[in-house]
Amino acid sequence: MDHRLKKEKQFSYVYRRGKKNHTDHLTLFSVESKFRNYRIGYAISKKIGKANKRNKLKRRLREIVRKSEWPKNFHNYVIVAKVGATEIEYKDLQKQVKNLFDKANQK
RNA sequence: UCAGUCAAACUUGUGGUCGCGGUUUGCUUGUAAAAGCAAAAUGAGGAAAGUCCGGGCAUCAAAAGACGGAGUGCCGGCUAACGACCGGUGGAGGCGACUCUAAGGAAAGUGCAACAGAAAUAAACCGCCCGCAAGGGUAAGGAUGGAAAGGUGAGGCAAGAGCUUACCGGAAAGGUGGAAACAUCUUUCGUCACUGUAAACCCCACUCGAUGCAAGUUUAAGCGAAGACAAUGUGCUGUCUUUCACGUCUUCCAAAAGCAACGCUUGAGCCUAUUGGCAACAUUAGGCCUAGAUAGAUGACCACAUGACACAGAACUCGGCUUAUGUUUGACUGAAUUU
RNA sequence: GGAGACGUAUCGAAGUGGUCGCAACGAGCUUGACUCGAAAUCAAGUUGUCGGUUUACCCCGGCACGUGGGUUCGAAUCCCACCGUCUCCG
Repeated sequence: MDHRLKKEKQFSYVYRRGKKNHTDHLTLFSVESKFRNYRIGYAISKKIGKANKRNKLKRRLREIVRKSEWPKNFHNYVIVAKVGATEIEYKDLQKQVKNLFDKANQK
């Protein structure tokens, strides 16, 4: 099952309709999906860093989501990185992601 | 020991747990295309970057020439090619190791040289000298400037001046060395005036068709419709000509927008040795196959090695350049101290 | 991935070798006039920073046209290398 969000149309739909949640270094957009599946896209702009740093951040986020044990609703998500997200520790990042999903799933 | 110059190498490794990309093999499902599971080996760089040069490759039907435009610019070599590289020459810098150098032509022509200064490529303001004066001689000294008709000393003169002479510089001719750039020597020239700028136009020599893998090909399906110009037409996209080829272009509709494939990785490839060459590089022999993604594959955790900590991520591909950056090693130079 | 363009006061923008950019011109800002008050209009002024001088202002000088080199007597302008911003493509 493919959990990736790929098309630019899908991203802009989530930005437009999604609910926002923030932490210090991340923003999560979430919106209900019509499929019985969840999909996540990662948006990391050029402001964040050079290509290798952006790549690494994306991998870490993907790893965190893969290993996570909290329940995921059938939503479409977009995780947007803020400036400074490449500098923080893996465990710190993990906490922030968990926090975001907890908030999003409560509502 | 301190300060410095040049060159070279490496860019974690091994084992374990979970996870990702393509490849191969096996099994399962499926009419097929393909999908799923398992195993194995394998999976970013020295700069992958900037895109500053040069090739391969692809398309423009094929080919040749002229003009325009762009680039290069001491000499020779190397190369697929280059503005790169190697060796040498001249010049500049450094005590030195060594480094830097867009380094053809200003006597083919044109342009420009503000301000200052008497005068800017042309000479006479102040001055000096002759002369009663008119006028004439002169360019030593003055001031300006980036630049003022070789420089310094001596002689000479009415005062001066290559006017004469010594040295330095310059030009021409010839000899010698060198493959050449050039070096060096000899002789002659004082009629030895002709500044700078070509990273101003330009001249000379050499090179270059244009567009870039988002090139382009296939799946692919329409002898669709309308219009324009039609052999005086169209054709490699700066312009033109010749050969040559052929109908060409625009709009609309249908289909398609890649969550399809090919291009896409075996290549001027890498490693080791040999031979030629001062070297760049080339020859020969043997061995090796080493990423091909498409929202874009390498991450997380643990152990050991003192311990993994800089810059940084392939996107058709190769040769350079430039910029960013960690560690280590070698050779050499200068200074100080000790033996 | 590839191909291009542009960086000059607070902002837009001219200048494309020569008396320091009196930084043109426009907008903005400040002050004054007009008005009961404001807007509009009219007039005047207005780059930054460092140093000197000064209680302070005035005044004087240096550096700045994205940054750093080079060519030239002289560079915002010509050449080279970097930095930043923006646009285009099947």
